[in-house]
Amino acid sequence: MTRQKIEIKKIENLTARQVTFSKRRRGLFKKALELSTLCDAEIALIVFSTTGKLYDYASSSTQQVIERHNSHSENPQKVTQPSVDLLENERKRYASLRKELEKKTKELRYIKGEDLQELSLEELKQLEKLVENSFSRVIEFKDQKSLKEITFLQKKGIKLLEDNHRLQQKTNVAKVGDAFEKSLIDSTSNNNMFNTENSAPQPDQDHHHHHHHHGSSDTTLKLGLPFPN
Amino acid sequence: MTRQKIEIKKIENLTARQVTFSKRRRGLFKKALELSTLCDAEIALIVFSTTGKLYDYASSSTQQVIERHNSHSENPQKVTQPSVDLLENERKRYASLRKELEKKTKELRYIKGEDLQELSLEELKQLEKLVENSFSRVIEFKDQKSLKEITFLQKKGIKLLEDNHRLQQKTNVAKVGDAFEKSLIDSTSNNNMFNTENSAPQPDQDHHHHHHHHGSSDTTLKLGLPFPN
DNA sequence: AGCTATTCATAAGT
DNA sequence: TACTTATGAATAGCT
Repeated sequence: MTRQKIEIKKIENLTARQVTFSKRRRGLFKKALELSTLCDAEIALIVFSTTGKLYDYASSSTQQVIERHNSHSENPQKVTQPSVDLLENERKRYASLRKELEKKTKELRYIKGEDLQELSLEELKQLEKLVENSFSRVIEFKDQKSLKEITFLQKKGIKLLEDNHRLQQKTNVAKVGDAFEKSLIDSTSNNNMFNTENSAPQPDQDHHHHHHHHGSSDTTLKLGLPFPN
Repeated sequence: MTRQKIEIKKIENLTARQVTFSKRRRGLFKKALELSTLCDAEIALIVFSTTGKLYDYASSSTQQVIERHNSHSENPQKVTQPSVDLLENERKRYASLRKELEKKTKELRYIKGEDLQELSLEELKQLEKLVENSFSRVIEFKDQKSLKEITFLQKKGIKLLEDNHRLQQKTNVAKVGDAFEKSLIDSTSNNNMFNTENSAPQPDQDHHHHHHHHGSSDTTLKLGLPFPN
């Protein structure tokens, strides 16, 4: 049942969020009532759900508490009035955007293998295909890129080698050059001595030797730069 | 210590009341914060102590929530005009949401194996791990679910078989019963003749039936769309 | 909507 | 006012 203390951050699962909202809202209002009763305090509590529904409580009247609040903190009632329509419009734009965002968030969760209990078997199969497809694309692309970079480094190595040769002949410093040449020929790939800037990623030596067991907790959830959470 | 559940009525002892006020006020504000965070709700909480001191909390700004409250509950006489600040605020919220949406969209594209040329080799490797992990999770979950449904159908089949036996003995109609039993034994899975109620999940082989799920209703309905690939 | 195992809040005491 | 602790209350995860 209550197996774990939950982290206080937005609940992504819609139904879970609605359930929690309902439960905790009741709890909160109860606590507010108790405080005002026990300690004779004047309290107003206003809650809007994500769906825009209003819940409020006030020990006296909400309006009264609000007025008291306004006069307490000097609050010059703004008389400037951008039309209500304008504001409404802004809110609608916001709402629709949020809907879109929630859809994407949900999709992202599914595709990362979360909230799967919400899906039917048929949907799971679709999802499997999708993810499998992604997986092969990523692997293929990565391998291509690996190859490209290796080739690039090799060419660069050869060029440096030639330059070095020319330099040797000019300056007539043969010994050092020979040593350098030898090291390049012996190992072309795991030698990063020409990788002066670390802007060039390392070639991948062991393509498929780092497979994970599934269920391993979410080290994978946080991708570094490209996906800043 | 907490030996008795206290009665909810005004605490007459002044110091006890003050102590309780202090403790419970903190608790109440904490709960309000948690609710707004967990459930993405907009909350304003205003508390005046008996001594007249003001404490307030609001997930956005108190004024904003109050204005929203005023416009929600028809209160035309007292309607505070939507302030310029409010509109400004709304626009900022929109902008930040949009930013978030763009980020998620990008992440989704990467994870689906699109726009990969934008990523470095290192990032591609991270992505590969992530997707691989997702893949295993989806597969594992799907297989679990498959197994569950199969087991469920088998049990149901057995139960019906037993019922049928009893029925046979009562009605003494042996021939039809035998035939039925035989068909059940021969094929337990692709036979849906005992699926009298459509409350039973279908086995895998049945590709084009419409499924049903327990908790979440409509997220799954449009799943075809989010994974259009 | 219920039901518990847990976590959390807090009354009373120091 | 702050800390402690035993106890009651709230609630997360399941059905």
